[in-house]
Amino acid sequence: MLEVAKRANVALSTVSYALNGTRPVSEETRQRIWQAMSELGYQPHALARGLASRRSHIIALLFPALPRGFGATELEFVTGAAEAAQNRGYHLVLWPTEMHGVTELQQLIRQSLVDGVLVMEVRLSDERIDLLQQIGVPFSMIGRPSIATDMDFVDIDFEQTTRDAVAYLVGLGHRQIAFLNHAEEAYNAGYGPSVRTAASFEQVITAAGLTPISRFCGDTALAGQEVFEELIQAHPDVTALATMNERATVGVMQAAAARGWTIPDDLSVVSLVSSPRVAEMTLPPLTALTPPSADLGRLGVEMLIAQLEEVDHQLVQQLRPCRLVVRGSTGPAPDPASRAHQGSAPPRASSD
Amino acid sequence: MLEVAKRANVALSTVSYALNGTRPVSEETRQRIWQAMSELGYQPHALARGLASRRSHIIALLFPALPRGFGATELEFVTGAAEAAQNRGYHLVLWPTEMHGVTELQQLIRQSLVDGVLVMEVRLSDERIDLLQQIGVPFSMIGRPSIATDMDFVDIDFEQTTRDAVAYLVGLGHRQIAFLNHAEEAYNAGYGPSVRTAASFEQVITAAGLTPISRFCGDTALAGQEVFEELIQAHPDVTALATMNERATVGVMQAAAARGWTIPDDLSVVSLVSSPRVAEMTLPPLTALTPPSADLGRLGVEMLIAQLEEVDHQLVQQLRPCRLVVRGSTGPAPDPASRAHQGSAPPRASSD
DNA sequence: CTGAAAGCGCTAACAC
DNA sequence: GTGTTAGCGCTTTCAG
Repeated sequence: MLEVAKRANVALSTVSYALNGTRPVSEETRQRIWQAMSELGYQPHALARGLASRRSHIIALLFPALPRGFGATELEFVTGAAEAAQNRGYHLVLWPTEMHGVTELQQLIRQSLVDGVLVMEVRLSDERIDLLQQIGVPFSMIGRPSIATDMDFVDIDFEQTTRDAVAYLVGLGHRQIAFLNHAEEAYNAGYGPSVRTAASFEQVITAAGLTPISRFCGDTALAGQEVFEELIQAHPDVTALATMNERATVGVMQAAAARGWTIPDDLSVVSLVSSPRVAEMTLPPLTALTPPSADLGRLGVEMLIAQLEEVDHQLVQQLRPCRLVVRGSTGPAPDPASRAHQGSAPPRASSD
Repeated sequence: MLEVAKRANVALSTVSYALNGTRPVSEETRQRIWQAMSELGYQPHALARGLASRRSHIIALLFPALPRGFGATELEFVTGAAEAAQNRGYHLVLWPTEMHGVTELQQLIRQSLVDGVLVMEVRLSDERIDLLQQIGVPFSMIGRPSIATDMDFVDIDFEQTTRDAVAYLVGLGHRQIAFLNHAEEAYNAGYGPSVRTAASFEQVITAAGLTPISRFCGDTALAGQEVFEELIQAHPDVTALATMNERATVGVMQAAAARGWTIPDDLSVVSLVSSPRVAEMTLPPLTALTPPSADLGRLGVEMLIAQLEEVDHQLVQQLRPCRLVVRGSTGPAPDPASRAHQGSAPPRASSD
């Protein structure tokens, strides 16, 4: 840095000021400094800068090791966040932590490596959030706890998403619509998407004058098959399914095929909060409500940086809708009575 | 840190030595220091430590924004790497860079934030690798360029994987086996998996006394349909397909169904380098060669850290095999003559 | 607007 | 084994 200063005929401190705009520097001087910098291939030393300024320009992305594992949606949060950080001149570190490993998180924070934390997969009641608040580390969230006053977050608008899905199915003439959730454990653990969607479904369906039918289901094809069979036995007149469980959805499709049912002729399926990547893998491809995942990641980072940099930062709380993408898994409601029964009718070719 | 030293009745430096084991410290002293540290909730300041020691304990994961986008496999590299780094006391930063944005990479490196770099999605000829070598930054790779002498890497053993897939299909009686690659652009860009698998396929099939049939195909279902139709017209006796293109594979399955073919009765499909997550989404689920993705990520990080920490580090070059997981998409070779022709036969229910 | 100098919190000589 | 101290490369007062 001294070299740069010499070459530009200015004081060391002037280079510093020019670099981080802490104090006005004449345009001409700035030019000379810039020039000297690029001639020398100079880049400020990130650690030294961070140590002296007490701002590392590093933020952490906190993601728990999920029992369900990560899907395409979560991946896009990460890439979106990484790109946003990059664009804003920040580095993004990945902190994979146990959901309940709060001491671990505390230790990481105490290292003062990061200026702030972006939390993913937030539970309705989340120890990590409590800790962050208590320590006073700047943070923002993708998702939100049940009480989120005075916290920055972006989240999917599950209510709107559910409403859109149901409205779409009702528009196709469906009246008996069932909801297939994640496993009950996830729900009980306060997994936001699961809880919020379930509640919205109940409410939206009731408001439409229909009867809500819901099932929990493990995140496997096998569980999907079993739950679907049980569901159809209990409610034979169901003609449409809204699912929030992609892996189980595959099982549903298998079970439907095994009964000789064709999707979408005999059963419509709409997948909530599904990325195209997944929705396009099935046969027929799934009509889905696609979350703006990369946007959420990007927004999460931008909220956090705003909080770090803006003097008086306003609270940012955003709910983003999913986009309905109609593919081959939905169609007009069939007459349930005319529908083939298990093994009794030959399957028809998919109309996809 | 001074506080810790006082509380443990030792000198400041002793605490430092105890902390990073640079010099022997008596067991008893170490205990006292540890105690004082936890009583005070002390954690060494990462930036200061890095500045003084010239080792940040931060490594970067370099991943390009892919045209194909990221899949489950790539995601697992990332989580595997993040966990490994965490376990070894390192932080992992994400550097999403343009494939050819070498200056960008250079600037990032000049910041001296990271001790080393882990490169993903390495091309056969890769500017990033050239740069890293030239600058002299420690690095390791998941994947490898065509010339990789004296560079650390882990990669999938594509040759073995192809051999296993072909051997499995031949064992089922298939003799006309086609290979469905990624798009020709990816191949021409030197995308390792695409090039290596294609070469291996040719070689393995020829060695088995069979005739290689290969097709490039865009990464979409539609492209899959089209290429499959063309393929079957040109080679009506093909009974098995080895695919390296999951999205196109879905198109193949659609096209097969549209012709009235059943998988696996009329056509076997084996998906190369596919994660279970994806393979289980289709109907029937795909028999696949599953890469040890998380292991690769982990290994990549461990190789890099070994390089950073070991005094005389030995070159590590590992090829890891994929694991064959048989699912519903493969079966004994049919008699092609008996196979239904387009639209002429009723579909049978999947035997899955 | 500029220049000198005191740290940021730690590591790693060096002398004991 | 322990204690003293000079930096690591930058930011940011402070006096000009």
